[in-house]
Amino acid sequence: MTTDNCYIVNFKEYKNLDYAQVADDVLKFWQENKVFEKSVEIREGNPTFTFYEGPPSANGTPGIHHVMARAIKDIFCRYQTLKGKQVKRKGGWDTHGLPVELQVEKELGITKDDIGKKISVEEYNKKCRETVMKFTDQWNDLTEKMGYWVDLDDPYITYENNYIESVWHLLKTLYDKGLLYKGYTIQPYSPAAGTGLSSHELNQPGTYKDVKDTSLTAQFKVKLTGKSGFLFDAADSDNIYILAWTTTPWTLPANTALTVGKNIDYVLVKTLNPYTYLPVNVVLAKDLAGKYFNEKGKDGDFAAYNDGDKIIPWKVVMEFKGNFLESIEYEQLMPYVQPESAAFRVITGDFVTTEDGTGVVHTSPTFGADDFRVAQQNGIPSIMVKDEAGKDVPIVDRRGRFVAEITDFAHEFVKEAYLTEEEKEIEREKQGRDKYLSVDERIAIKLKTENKAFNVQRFDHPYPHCWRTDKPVLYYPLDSWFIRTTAAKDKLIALNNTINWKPESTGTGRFGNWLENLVDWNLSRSRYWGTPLPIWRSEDNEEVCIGSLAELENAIKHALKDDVLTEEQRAANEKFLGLLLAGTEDLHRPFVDEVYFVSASGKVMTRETDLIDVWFDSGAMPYAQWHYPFENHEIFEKAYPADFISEGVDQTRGWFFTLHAISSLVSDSVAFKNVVSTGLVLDKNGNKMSKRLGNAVNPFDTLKKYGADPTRWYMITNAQPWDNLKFDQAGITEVRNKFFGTLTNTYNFFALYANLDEYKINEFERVPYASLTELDRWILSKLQTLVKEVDESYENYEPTKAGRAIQDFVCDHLSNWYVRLGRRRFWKGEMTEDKKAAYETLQQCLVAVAQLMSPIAPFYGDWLYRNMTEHIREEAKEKGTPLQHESVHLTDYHPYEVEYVDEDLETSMDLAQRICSLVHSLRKTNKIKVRQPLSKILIPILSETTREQIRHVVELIKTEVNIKAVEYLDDASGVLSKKVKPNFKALGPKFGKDMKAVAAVITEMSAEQLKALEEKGGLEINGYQLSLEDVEIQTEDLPGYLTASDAGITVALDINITPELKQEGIARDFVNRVQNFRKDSGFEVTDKISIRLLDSDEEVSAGVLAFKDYISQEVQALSLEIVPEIAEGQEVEFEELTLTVKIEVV
RNA sequence: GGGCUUGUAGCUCAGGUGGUUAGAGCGCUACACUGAUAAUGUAGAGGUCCGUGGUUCGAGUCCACGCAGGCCCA
Repeated sequence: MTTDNCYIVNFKEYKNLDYAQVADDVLKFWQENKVFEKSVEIREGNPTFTFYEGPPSANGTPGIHHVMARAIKDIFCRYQTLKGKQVKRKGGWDTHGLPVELQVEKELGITKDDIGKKISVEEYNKKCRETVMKFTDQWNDLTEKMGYWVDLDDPYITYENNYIESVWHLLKTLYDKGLLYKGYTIQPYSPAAGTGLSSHELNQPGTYKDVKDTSLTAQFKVKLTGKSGFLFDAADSDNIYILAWTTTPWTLPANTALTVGKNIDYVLVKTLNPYTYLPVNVVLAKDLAGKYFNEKGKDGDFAAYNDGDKIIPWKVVMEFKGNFLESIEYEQLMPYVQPESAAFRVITGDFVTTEDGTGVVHTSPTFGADDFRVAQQNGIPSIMVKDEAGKDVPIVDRRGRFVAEITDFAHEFVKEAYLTEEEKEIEREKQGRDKYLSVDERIAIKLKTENKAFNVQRFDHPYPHCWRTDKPVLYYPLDSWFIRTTAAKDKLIALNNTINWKPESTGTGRFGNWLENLVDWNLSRSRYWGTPLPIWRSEDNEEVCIGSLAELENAIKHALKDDVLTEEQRAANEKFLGLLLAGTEDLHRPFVDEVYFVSASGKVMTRETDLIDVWFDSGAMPYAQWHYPFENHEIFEKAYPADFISEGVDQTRGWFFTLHAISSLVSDSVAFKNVVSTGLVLDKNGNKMSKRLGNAVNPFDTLKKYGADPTRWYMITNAQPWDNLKFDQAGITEVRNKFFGTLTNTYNFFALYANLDEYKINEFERVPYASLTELDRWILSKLQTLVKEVDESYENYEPTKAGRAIQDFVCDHLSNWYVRLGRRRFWKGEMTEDKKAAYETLQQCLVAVAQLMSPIAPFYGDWLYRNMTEHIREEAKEKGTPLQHESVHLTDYHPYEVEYVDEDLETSMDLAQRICSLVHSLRKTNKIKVRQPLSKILIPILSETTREQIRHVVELIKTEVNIKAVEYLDDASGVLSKKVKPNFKALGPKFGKDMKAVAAVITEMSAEQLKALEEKGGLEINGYQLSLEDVEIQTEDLPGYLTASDAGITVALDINITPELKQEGIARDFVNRVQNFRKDSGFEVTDKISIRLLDSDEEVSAGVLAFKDYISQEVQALSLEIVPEIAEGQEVEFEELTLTVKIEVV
C-alpha cells in the first residue's frame, strides 16, 4: 500500500493480494458491525423471502461438499436481500437417528443387544445427546469462514422438547385425520426367537447359509378374458398356464398375483406336462426356456410321444413382451383361503429378473417385501385369516406354523428346521411314511398330481438365518405405524406440479415417479434415540394419541385419579408429572415409556414402544422450528411455505419428500416453492470422496489456502449446481488468477491513477452521457446487459450462468478491451472532462461488478465495494446518496437502465474487435510489429450499414492496430469480387428435398446473376425463385493486397512502409526502451527526466529527432538531445543495434 | 433389475426452436507485447461430438436400442 506520498489516497492500492486475508478482514468487519443482522433489519416491513435450512447432523465433521451446498443456499438469500426482500435464515441441527446410535455404540464398544443389559436406555440416550453436538464448533467455524450467512444464535434442535412437542402435534393432526394407522410391513422375522430382525442384524457375517430347499415351478391356469385371448388364439387350446418358480412352496397358498417384467421377452410354448403328460401351453421368459426344455425335443412330434418318454416335444407358439401379460387373470392355485377382494392377476414389477426361475415371480404379499410393495401399488389383496380376537393375521402364525384354515397342513411348521428330531418322528408316524416329508415336499407332490406343477427340484442357495437361534428366518408381516400417504397421492402429485425444481427432471422424474409409485410411509423404528411415537394403547386396542404437553399432563392426571394402575405405575406417573410441571422432563425413552394412562373403559394404556422415522423430524421443521402452533403464530405464517430450499439430490426421497408429505397432509400446501437439488462433489478424477480412501478434501485447508471467494467462485462457475463437480484445486488457482487477478488488477489500475489525480467520486455531477466516448458508452451498454442477465440468472436459480457472465464481462470486456484501449486516457495530462468520464465509467463498472458478484463471492465483493466507496461514504451518508452503505450486502440491486443500452454500438464494437484481430493476424504473418505504424487498411463494404457501424469505432481501430487510415471499398470501386453461399436455414423450409440442387445453383451463380439478384432483390434460376435472404454474400480476397477474413468481414492491409512511417516506428520503439528503462530503474510515474542519446546510427538519430516532441511527451522528458559523446551511459538493445543513452531524473 | 442423470479437444466446460466450417478457458508449441505484469496479444497442434440404427434435403442437436460413469431405489 502506498502511504508515504504527498497526495490524498482515496483508493487503497494492493500488491500480492491474499484472498484468504481479504476474507478474514471482511469477516471481522461483518462481525464488528453486525452486517448480517443489519442486512435483515433494514428490510423490516418489506416482502419476505423464506429460506428453510436443511439441518445437518453435527455428529460428523463437515466436508468440502458442504461448502458447495451452503454456497448455493447463501447465494440466493444474499441476492434476494439485494432485491429488497427480508430474508431470515434460521439454522438447525438434526440430532436423532441411526448414525448417532452407531457412533455411540462404536465409542462404547457395545451392540444394540447390550442396550438395557450392559447399559441402561437412560445412559445410552444421555450419551447420544452428548455425541450428537460433538462437532458443532467445527460447523460454526466453517459457516463463518466460508461466508455463509445463517442465524446460528437461535437454531432449532430436533431433540429439544419444544421441537418434539410440535412434532407430536403434527402426528396428532394426522391421527385425527385418520392418516396415522397401525399396519404391517414385511420384515425378516425369526419364528424361533419370536422377534423381528433389523437389516443391520441380517448383515452380520454368517447369517447367510447354503441350504437345500425344494424348488417348485407351478402352473397357474390362465382364464379366458379379453386380455388373455391372444394366448388362447395362438395356442388354439384352453390349456394355457403361466409358469412361476419358488424356493418356498409353503407360500403358495398365500399367492394372490404373478409379477412379470414389462420389458422382458416371454414365449408361449406348446408342450406336455412332465408328470401328467397332459398337453399344456406354458408362458415363461424366453431367456429361461432353455432351462426347462431339452433341445432335442424342439419342434418334436407330439403324435409320436408315449407317456414316460424322456424327450418331451415342445414348440414355441409365439413371443411377446411382458406388458402383454399385464392384467391377465388366472385360477387360484391352492384355494384354501379366499382373499377379500379381486386378486389372481398378472402385474408388472421392476424387480423381476431372468436370472433364475421363469421370469415370472409368484407373489404372496404376506411373505415377501417386494411382493407386498408391488401388491399394494396394484391394489392386490393379501390372503389373511381372522384370529380369535378377530384380527387379520397371515396363514402362518408367529411360531412358523400354518393356521387351521390350511386344512391339509394345519398347525404344521412351514420349515423343517423348526422341528426337533422328536417332533419329526411324531409327524412321520402321522404321515405314515418311512421318512418325514416337509411341508414343501408334500405341497410339491400334491401339485404334481393335480397337474399344477411343471418342475420340482432340490435347489441349493444361500438363505438368511437368525444369528441367535441359527434357524432360517421368514419374511413375515410385522406391526408398524404408517402415515397413509397413499390416501393423498393425487394431492401430493398436484402440489408437486406447482413446485419449481432445479433441475426440472428431478421434480418430474425422480420425485414425480416416486410419488406415482407411492406407498404408505412406514414411520416405526424399533430404536432408542429418537422422537417417541406419542401413542398409548390398551390390551383392547383402545388408543390415544398425544398432541401436546398439556394433553400429556391431563392424561397423566386423569390416570392418577383412577385406581387401575399398580403402585409402581402410579409412582412412575407421579415422578414424570412432577418433572413435567417443573419443566425439566425428558420426552425421550425410557422416561415416556414409564407413563401410563387409563382408558375410558378403565384399562391400563402403555406407550407403543416405537420411535418415529428421523425423517419426520426434519420434514416437520417448517412448524417445529418455531414451536408452532404453541408459539410464534405470526412468524410461522410469514415464513410458510418456503420460497427456496436446497439440498443434495440424494435428499429427493428424504428431506424433500418428508417436507412435501407433511406439508401436503397437514396444511394442504407445498412446503417450498423453489428447490435446487445439488449434485455430488467428487475428487478431481471423478471418484467419490471418502475419508477412508484419503481423497477427501479438507474444507478448512482449502479456504485457508485459496480464500473463500475463489473457492466459491470456482465451485459455482465450473459446473451447474445439479451436475456433479469434479473438485480440482488447480481449478481454484485458475479462477483466482484469471478472474480475481484480472479484477484486482483492474481495480489497482484504477486506484493508481485515481490517486495520482486525486479523483473523487461525485455521485451527481457526472460527465453527461452525450459527452462520453464511444468506448465509455459501449462498456456502459455492456454493463446494463450484464445487470439484466445476472438478475435473470439469479432469479431463475442459475448461479452458474450469473457467475460466468460476470467473469466474461470483467475479463473480456472491461479489462481486455475497455481498460486496455483506454489506458492513455488515464495516464495522460491533467484532469479533463474526457479523463473524468473515463474514471466515472470505470468506477461505475467496478462498483456494479462488486455488487453483482457479491452473492457468490461475498467477502471479495464487499472488499471491492468498500475500497471503491470508502472515501465518499461519510459524505454520502450525510446526503443520503446511493453510496452511503457500509457494505455491498446492504445495497439495493443495480437497476436495469435500458436507456444506456446501445445495441448498434455493441455491434460496431464487435466489428472493431474482429477487424483488429484480423489486422493483428496480418501483421503477425508479415512480421510487422504493432509499434510500426502502417498507412492504411482496406475494408470491403457490402452495405451502408456496415460502413456506418465501422465509422463509429474507426478511431479505436486505428489506435489499437497502429494504422493511419481506414478505407472502404464498395461496389463502385470495381475491385470487389464476391462469393455467394447458400443460407440453408432460409432455404430449408422453401425448397426441402430440392436443397442439394438449389445449393449447387447458388454456389455456381455467375457474377452477373449475383448482381441481378442484389439489384432486384430476387432472381429465378433453373426454376428456383431466390431472394436476397436465401444467400450469404461475402467478399473474396482483394487482388494485390494481403487479406484476412472472418465471418463475413475481410480486411486488407497495406504493408508499404514509407520513410516517415519507418521514422515513427523508430520513435515508438525508442519510447518503449525509455519506458522500460524508467520502470527498471524504479523511477516514480511522476518523475520528469532528461535524455541524451549517443549519435551512433543515422536512421535512429533521424527518427528520434523527427519525433522529438512526441517522444518527450510520452516519456515525460524535459529535454532530449543527440550528442556525440556520453560519459557513463547505459547500453540499450535496439533492433540489431546497441544504443548508448543517459537518462536522468531532473 | 428399475427411475433419474452425465458422456463434445489432454483437462474443465459452452453449444435456444435441426442448417452444412462444432466453440471457450486451462495445458502444450511458436512468435509478439511489456507504465494493468502472479498479466496480455497472435498463430498453431489437438475432435469417430460414447456406439449402432432410424427420421430428415440436412443430426452434436430429434427418435429407438445399446455401452460406460454417477445418484437414488430394489
